[in-house]
Amino acid sequence: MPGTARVDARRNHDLLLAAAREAFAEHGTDASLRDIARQAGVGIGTLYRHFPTREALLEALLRSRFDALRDRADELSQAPAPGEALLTWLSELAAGSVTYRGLPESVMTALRDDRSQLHASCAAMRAAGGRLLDRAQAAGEVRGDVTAAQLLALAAGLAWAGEQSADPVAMIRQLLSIAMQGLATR
Amino acid sequence: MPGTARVDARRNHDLLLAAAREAFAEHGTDASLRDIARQAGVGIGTLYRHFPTREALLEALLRSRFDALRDRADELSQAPAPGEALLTWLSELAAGSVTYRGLPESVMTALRDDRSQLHASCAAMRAAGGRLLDRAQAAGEVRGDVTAAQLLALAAGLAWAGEQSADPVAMIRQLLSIAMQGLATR
DNA sequence: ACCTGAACACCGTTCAAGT
DNA sequence: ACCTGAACACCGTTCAAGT
Repeated sequence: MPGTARVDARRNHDLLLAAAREAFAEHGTDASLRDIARQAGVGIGTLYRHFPTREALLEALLRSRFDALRDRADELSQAPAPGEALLTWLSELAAGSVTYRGLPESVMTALRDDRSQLHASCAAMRAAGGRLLDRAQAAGEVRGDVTAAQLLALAAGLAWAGEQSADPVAMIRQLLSIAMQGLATR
Repeated sequence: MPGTARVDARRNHDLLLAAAREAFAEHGTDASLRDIARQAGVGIGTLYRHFPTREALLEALLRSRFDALRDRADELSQAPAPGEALLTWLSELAAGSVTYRGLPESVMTALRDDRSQLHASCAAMRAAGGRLLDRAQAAGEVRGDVTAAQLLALAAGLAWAGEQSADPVAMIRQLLSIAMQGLATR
């Protein structure tokens, strides 16, 4: 809503987003909302007025990235090798999950709850991943008994395991390698 | 410490364990400690006197199960088919993770922090799993580039993904099937 | 229309006072 | 030796009062 509201409201909105980005990066997606309001120099009530839930805050920060991942999946559906395209997409999905600790859990929760402000963009992302999966299955490169929901759960699980590890990037890379071999048709 | 302390202390110890078991089962491993003390009919200070940390409480509830999983791994190292033995063990490991929501995270945290009261039994379990893994790798049935730490992270990640899902048992079964194929030598 | 912060109902954790 | 609960420093969330 740029330009539509009072200038002070718009300013607070932006200050809150900047503070939230920093807090989520430092403390994960369950960072203190009070802290975020404090960092933004704004009353706690103002935070709730702009962002009624934690998910609304996450949505504002992440919607563009999730949308980009959806577009990326659609773009990769044109790629020559469907199996490799799926691997590429999964890698990008898992890589993005490391920005905020707890993000895989937020995504899985949002997918389960269609009232979550994060639901729409996550579901659109899952659907796009599903089309990529369908194509790889149709080409006979990926096991036929895997659903889009399972694919997302798998990616989230590996990303979560990365979070728990000393070297998240290395762990995710290795687990992804195992998962991809597991998804392939024998 | 049965028989060693005052009878009232021993009684409180047992009441606390029973309350904790129920609370963890209902609300996950991050259930309210105050609630547990309340349910046990005991002051919050008494809970802290018997169990100085949440991990101490988990350890008391889970040590025997983790020890059993360690023994099970050693037993399975005698099985004829090393690859299948590993699959069996991983299944049992993952199945046990569903008792308390949050348990995979508690295990991964305990493995990372050697001051955790849960560390010893988890590390012993991981080591036993590692021996099972070594044998499967030596038999040429499992990829050589996988470590025991990665194996545990993988199992925990799949169990976590199960927790996030509508039907945890079905999800874990499917993800485990993918993971096992991914671990196999081509 | 928007902002503020006190208020409420919770936490985890410690520790002085009791038996 | 053990138990208790008030006390402290935090939460998330709501809402009456202000501008």
